Amino acid sequence: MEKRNPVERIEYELTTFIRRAVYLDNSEKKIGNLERSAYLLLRHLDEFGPARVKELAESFKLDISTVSRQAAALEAKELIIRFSDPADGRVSLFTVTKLGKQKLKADKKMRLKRFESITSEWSADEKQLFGDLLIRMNEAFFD
Amino acid sequence: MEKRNPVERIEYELTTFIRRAVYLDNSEKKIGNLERSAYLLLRHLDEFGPARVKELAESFKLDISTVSRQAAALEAKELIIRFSDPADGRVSLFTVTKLGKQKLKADKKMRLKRFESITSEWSADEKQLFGDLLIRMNEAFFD
DNA sequence: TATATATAGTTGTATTATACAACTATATAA
DNA sequence: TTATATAGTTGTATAATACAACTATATATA
Repeated sequence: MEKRNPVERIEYELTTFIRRAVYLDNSEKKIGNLERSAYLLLRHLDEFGPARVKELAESFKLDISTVSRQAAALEAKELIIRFSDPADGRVSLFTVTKLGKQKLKADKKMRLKRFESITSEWSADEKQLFGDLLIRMNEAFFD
Repeated sequence: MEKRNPVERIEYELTTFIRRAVYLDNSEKKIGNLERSAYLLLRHLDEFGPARVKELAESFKLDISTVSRQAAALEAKELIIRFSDPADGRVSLFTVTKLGKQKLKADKKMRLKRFESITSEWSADEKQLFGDLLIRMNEAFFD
């Protein structure tokens, strides 16, 4: 690995990261109690406010049928609630319930704790720069 | 997003990255021609030399039955070949074929090109540091 | 040496996440 | 008023995966 050029290393490490992160999300060692899909969905609603299925699907790059089922599952667990868009009868809007907020908060806390521990030896500058670069990478990667 | 602390941003961006990278890998816009699993398997054999199913499974954090099928599929496509371990008749070892090396090389090239383009505006230092931090993160994340 | 146990890998089966297609309900355009 | 477009749901197929049962081989033990 030492001989790689920087971009090769980035590619290598990110590919490895994805494989293992997906594993971790499905293993008993996963962070928190929510499925990754549930976590992302709740987080989106919590951050951006009520959203419809289509909007969520676009954000996650999933088919709306998939998100429709994910949302239905969260609704059944009473983590989100559905209400009709007064301006358009076809649209279902979802919002996070009190319970959903609790669960999200708890999971986020655990995830942050893990990331705090991972980066505990990093300098403030390193953390800052890493975050910046991730944002840039995400923007450039998906357009 | 601007209000987040650095670690929160790292958690946020990495979570987002995984979701979208998984999508990209399955979409028609994916990089290269190999499945992600095939790419990783070929890459491992190419880097570390002949390996058995168990070793690959441990490296990828997959069940050996899963890797056994992945390897069988690559064998059928003649990208890898199987040979018996002379020292242990139970063990199948795999190695990359000439064709496999070609395909791997072609895919790696495309992936690197993409990552080159993503990081084209980054300074050499930034690339270097990003790679270093990813390595550190991967090590700390999965032990 | 003969038998019991452990290991490597394969194959059968169930589950889950996903996409696509068919469908329903509603909205908009002609 | 009818045709078309859109939002979402539900049916169905596929693919990736884990776990369990099994086969073949190796190692340990009586």
